[in-house]
Amino acid sequence: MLEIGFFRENRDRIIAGLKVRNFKEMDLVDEIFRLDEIRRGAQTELDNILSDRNRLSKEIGDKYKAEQREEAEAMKAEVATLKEKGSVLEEALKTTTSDLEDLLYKIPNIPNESVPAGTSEEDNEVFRAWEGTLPELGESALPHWDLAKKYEIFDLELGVKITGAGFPVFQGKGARLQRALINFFLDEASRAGYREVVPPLLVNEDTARATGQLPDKEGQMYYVEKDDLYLIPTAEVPITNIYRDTILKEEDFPVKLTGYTPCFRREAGSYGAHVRGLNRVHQFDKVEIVQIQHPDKSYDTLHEMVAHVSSLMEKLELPYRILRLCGGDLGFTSALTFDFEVYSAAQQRWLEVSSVSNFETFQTNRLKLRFRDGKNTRLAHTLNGSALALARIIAALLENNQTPEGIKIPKVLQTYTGFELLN
RNA sequence: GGUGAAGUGGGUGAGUGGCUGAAACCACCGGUUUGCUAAACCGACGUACUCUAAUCGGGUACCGCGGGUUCGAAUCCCGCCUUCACCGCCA
Repeated sequence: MLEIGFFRENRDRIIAGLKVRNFKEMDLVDEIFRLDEIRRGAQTELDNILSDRNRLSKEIGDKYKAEQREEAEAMKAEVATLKEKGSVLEEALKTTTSDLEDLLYKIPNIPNESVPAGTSEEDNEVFRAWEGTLPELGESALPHWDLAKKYEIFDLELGVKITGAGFPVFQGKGARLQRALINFFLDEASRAGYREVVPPLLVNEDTARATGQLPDKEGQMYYVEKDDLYLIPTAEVPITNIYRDTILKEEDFPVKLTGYTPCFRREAGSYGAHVRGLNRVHQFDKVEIVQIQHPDKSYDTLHEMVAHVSSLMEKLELPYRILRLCGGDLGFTSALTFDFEVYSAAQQRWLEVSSVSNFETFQTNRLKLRFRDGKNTRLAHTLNGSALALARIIAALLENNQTPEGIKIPKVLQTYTGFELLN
């Protein structure tokens, strides 16, 4: 959620930014200005009434002490009138405030200047292309779902039996590969200075709201009605919320956190050939990196995080490219996002495996995550990125590294897997 | 799940109807003293909204959360949440 103060001072920038996003409901912006004005008027008026009431109450106390009962009684009537007026105003103020907030919730983050305009993923900019040649496997190459059957790596039908579609069961060396990747990613993050956390996998409504999953991504999350809790779609949610309602000191920056969690996504309505195998599943594992940073440094940090994810791809010896998302494809809460795509050689497709974003103050406004800047408090910036998401990385590893003898395991993973060939 | 106790500022903790946005102590910050450190002393020390040209100054709200009583609530009443202790169940 953008700050209302930001609206007051940056009207033109907001309108320009929303155009880059191809945002349709521009009239909401004017409505926000209108309600803001009404709200402030009501606030001032109410404060004045309350001030009068407080003053009178004090005087009534004094009158009683001075044994001037009658005068005190007369003043009580005055207070009663004020109270009546006050409660009407208070009601109006509450309504206006929540209407205003509802509107603010509907406005996405303003894109960074470097974000290209565009309406869909077609318009994303290739920020860094793959410089080598893409692997060509020839006719006999198998997509990862066939390789999975051949080597008993994971089983989707078994997942259907236990749960339903989109819940793969990893087995044997496949399970081991999964664990190897998680450990490798966590170790790399630790080496890069991230503090490891193991967060809860279910979160409450306040938490989901603060990082922006609610209200706009309601349908994306699994919801446990009995306890009013949501299964996390990403570790970003619980990890960033560790710092909800916090005031940091400048020397606390940067806060660097990492965590491994399973992620649960309903992915309602997305079925078809392009979601076969591990391309899109309801439960997958991911190591997330999160940073909380000073506003002046957050874009340097974003590039540092992009470099970290790049190094992971390189160590895994996977062909990848980096996209700068266009306005139309940018997530609701993000100001700038770089997507990482791995080339999956048998499918001959690019698969998204990481998304690295700067949210600027969009999350911290809801999180009330601030830092001390001289006498004032200011909102910090939050950033996060997948480092990395597992299911699709496994898909790419299987496809790209297939040989007649089995799947070659990248060198860097071998100490984690304990084997060099998955067969 | 049951029973009991408790939730006050960064921390400890006082405060049972007005003089309490909140004592005192500790921590933090600024200063005096000092060869340096320490000690001692002095001062400042919550957040949000709002008025204002203003990070000067004023107003309002906040003592777990939400309601209520009252001219007036941290203080009284009701509901909820959380924590702790004991019991039950359990990886």
